[in-house]
Amino acid sequence: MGRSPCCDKVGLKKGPWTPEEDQKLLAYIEEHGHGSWRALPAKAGLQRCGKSCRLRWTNYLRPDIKRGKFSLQEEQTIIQLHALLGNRWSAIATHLPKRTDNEIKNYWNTHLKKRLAKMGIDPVTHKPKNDALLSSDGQNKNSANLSHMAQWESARLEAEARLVRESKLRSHSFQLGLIPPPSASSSSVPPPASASAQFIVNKTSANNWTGIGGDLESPTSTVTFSENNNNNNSAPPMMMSMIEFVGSSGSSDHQASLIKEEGENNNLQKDWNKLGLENSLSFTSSTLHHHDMAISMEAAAEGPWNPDESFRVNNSTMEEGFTNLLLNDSIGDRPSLSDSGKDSENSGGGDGGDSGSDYYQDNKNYWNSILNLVNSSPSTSPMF
DNA sequence: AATGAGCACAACCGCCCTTGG
DNA sequence: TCCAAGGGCGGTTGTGCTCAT
Repeated sequence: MGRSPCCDKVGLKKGPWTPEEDQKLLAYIEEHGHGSWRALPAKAGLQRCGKSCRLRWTNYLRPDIKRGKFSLQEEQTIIQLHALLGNRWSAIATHLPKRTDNEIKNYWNTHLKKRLAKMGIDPVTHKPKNDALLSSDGQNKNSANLSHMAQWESARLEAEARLVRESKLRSHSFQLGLIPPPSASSSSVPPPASASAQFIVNKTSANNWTGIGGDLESPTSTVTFSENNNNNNSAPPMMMSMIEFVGSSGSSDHQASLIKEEGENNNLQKDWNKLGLENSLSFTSSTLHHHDMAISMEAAAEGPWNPDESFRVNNSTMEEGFTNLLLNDSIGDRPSLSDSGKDSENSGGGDGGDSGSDYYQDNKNYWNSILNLVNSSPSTSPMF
């Protein structure tokens, strides 16, 4: 479309940043904030284009960036979120505190993608590569359900990512003294986060939010423990790690009021409106219904989904599924190639007698673990 | 020791979306 | 409503390092 370049490239330096340049950029931003990126290089005395400065800052110099090896938990998160979101690195990054989208993308491309491929799992679809052979009507139906789930979660994550961005902006404005800090009375208002809309926010969690300027990590997707679960009343928190969703599909009023109650965050509602979720309740409802189906795997026996009933996901499935095969592979240095065949078989690629149901089961576990992850993810917002 | 392949990661490029005039 | 600027995002490239030969 012939957009003019973000800056005049003549005379501007490219390539690796020197420590001196880093220092200049850091010092300038610490003192003035970044303001307009385009104007920044001149003000900071850098022979760089504004975009380059922005990238250097966001991907490397920002103080809240964690560098170094990815933990197993982080690997798991990336794999699972990638299965759900695809190459939407920024959305994935919102669930990995202190990691940048660029870092995650690089790590995926250089490590995880290869590992998946090595194990005979298509890194794009996250299914065994011989999956095509397994297709049957039932499985296609299930795939459709999973696709709906993914769409819904994807939309939710988009909203969440946007809110994270907003909170970043707000935080930054505060740090520059542009907006007053939250008052003591309002500090119990949680940061804008989809958790407010999607989950019953644990009041304690909400109140524990330290606010901008305190602990910069803000919980967004807050897990609450089911109090009326008959079987788990006496279970310790870890054992009763059930994620409780709000049955928001019953009415838009329900959702709207929930948003008001939990955070009075009109922006959040706007986001949902923008995403067309509030006004497409049939979509939401049916998708949640599928969601529930996929989790309970009672695909054929469902009645009308009860909007009053929160549905719950058991976290134990986190231990299962393809992802853990991958992770185990990485932990134990198991011979992945030879095992991959086995794993693939066990995961549904095999030609055993009930491979179809195995596949079904593993698929269920896999997606359940993904959904668990997404819904229970701390999703801290890297402020700034 | 030299060298080439493979790997890891920082940085760049170009497209797209948002925003404000 | 249109348009341009700013910024975000995902894909790709460049560069330096490690290791095997």
